[in-house]
Amino acid sequence: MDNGESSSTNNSSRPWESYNTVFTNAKAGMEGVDKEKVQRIVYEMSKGSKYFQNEERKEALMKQKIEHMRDRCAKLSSSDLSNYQKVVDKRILELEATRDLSRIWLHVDMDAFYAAVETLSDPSLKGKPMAVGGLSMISTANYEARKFGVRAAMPGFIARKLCPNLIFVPVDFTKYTYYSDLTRKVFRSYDPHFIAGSLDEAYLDITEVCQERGLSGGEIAEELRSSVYSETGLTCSAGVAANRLLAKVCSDINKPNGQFLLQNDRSTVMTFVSSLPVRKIGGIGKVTEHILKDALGIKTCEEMVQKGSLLYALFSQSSADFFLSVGLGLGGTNTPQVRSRKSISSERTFAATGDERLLYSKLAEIAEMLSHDMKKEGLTARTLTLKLKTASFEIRSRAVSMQRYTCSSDDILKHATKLLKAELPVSVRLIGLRMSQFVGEIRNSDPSQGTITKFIIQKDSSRQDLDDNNSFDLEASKNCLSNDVSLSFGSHETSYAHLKDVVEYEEQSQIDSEKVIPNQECVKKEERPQVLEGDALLKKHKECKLDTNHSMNDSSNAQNTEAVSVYPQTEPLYWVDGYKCVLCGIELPPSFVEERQEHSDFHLAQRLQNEESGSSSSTTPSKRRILGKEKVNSKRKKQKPDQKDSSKHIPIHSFFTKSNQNS
DNA sequence: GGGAATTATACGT
DNA sequence: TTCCAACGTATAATTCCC
Repeated sequence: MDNGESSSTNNSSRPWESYNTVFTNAKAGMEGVDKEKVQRIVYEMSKGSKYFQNEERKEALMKQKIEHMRDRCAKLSSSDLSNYQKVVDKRILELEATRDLSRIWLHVDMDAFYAAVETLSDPSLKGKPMAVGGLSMISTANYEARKFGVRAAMPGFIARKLCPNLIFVPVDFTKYTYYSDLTRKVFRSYDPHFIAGSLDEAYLDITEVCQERGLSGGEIAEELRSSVYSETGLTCSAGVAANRLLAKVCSDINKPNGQFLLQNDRSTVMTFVSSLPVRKIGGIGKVTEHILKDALGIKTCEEMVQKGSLLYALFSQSSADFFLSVGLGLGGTNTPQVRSRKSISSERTFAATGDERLLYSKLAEIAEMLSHDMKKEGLTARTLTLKLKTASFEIRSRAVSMQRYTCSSDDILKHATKLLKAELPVSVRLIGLRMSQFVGEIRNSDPSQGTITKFIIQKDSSRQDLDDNNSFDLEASKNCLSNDVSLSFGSHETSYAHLKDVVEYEEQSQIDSEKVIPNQECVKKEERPQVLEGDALLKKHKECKLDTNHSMNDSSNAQNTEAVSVYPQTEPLYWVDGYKCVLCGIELPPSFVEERQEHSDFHLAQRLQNEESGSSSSTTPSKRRILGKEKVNSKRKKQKPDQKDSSKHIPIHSFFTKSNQNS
């Protein structure tokens, strides 16, 4: 990978300079770190690894995106720009009208939370460089360790290289949850409706406390921090500002054990924002930062307003809206309603393997874990997504929507197995399963597609009684900005007792989307979440068969297909205890006749193949693999292979979408 | 043309 | 010696069906 102009000098003699690792970002506690040394060591440790190669691939894609955006930028005529400028001017007025400087928000962020908790329970760790996590990944590092360049999300083996005396402490969430609860008790006394961002951070609307007690935001912050300390023995940092977005930025300024207050005054806010690097904003990460800087020359928030016309010309409306509002120092000021969760997932990393038996048994484990979690939360869902991280770190996801809502591990595994089967042979290091589209969930129509004139930020809606629900982990970034008025449709309201009936019913009924089921009268059509029918089903069925054969028999000839179909339709002797495959351990209840048949066919074909040619299936990539990166999509993209305008819209964690739908 | 489904990607803790 | 997590949310592009 070369790095264009960002480090055009000396690329060959100092290659690490172009290795843009996230570990060298300016973060709290990283001042005084020999960044070049860190960068060099991280580079040396990573160089040539599969992980590194994947990073290079991703970086190349990003460059391409930036180039494309530059091209588009160059093609904009001055009349285009002046038109977009009109849009910007209008939007600035609209946004400005929503500015609310009447609230005082406080963002609390615990200092090196996990590490601090561990030190609390083992004081001998005090003063020594320590990291919570293992050799593969670190969750948090204490400030002593950060001096060496060690930080969260860094693999442990690199951290140890940077800091040979680093002490590793395994993660213990029970402990962190306990201390998190203690902090939340304190938070609640200042704002009963506080928003928990994660275990270690929260947003509090302290407007009322300030008024009632005649104290300034800064004074309340001092008091809260010392209260947190006396209750837990842990230090935290705080930011006080007119909205959540700014408060979050502020809490980072005097970390650790410090605070920063930004006056609720428009010109103060504008001055603050004017020199603020865009990367400081929650929701703007490495990629967005690069795109903004290298394609548009935007480094500070102020420049987002100055170059607003470019943003509206090149980005989606929701992204441009977000950028512009950031440039104006706007952010969420109301307390959004609690959002119900959208998905639930489980994933595990392991030593990369192509061994199908192993993969299927991993899959079964994960399906079981996921099902367990869903039952614990009383959730049923109908869309299953399989996630694979291949040995080369490429992430793939494959999804199916079932006909019915379920949380049973059998259902999950059954569909997951099919999804996985279609990907074989493949060597993977991670398998994940996610269930989404919960029962009772209202699907979002995309509010960002609305016209520009629709865009008016909702003034604060009356605050809801959130009770303890606010401990539901809302993603921090969303809390920064959105004046969220989205409907909360409590999937949690459904009790498990009620769901159990549904599940049991489902277990007996046909949920297999590949099956042509003549008898669906039991459910009225409009009550059924979209079902594949007729030709679509057949087609899908065929496709799957095709894929199956492919993955099994790539290296051999067509007669394998014969072998599969010739196999007798009776159950072979593969099932132990009536449900467990003796060969791979996969669990399929007797009622899953067709799945069992397929599964048996699979093993048979495998055996035939092995007898014929030794074990070669995993060495011969399937059709999909051969086609390379674009191939997977080729099914969809085949019509317009050159329509690669994907760089037009970069995803921004929109803080707006929900807030602007009604105006 | 709209909505749903599928896939990929970004971001945060 | 070791060789980069787990989980959740969101946006967007594309394709397909109605």
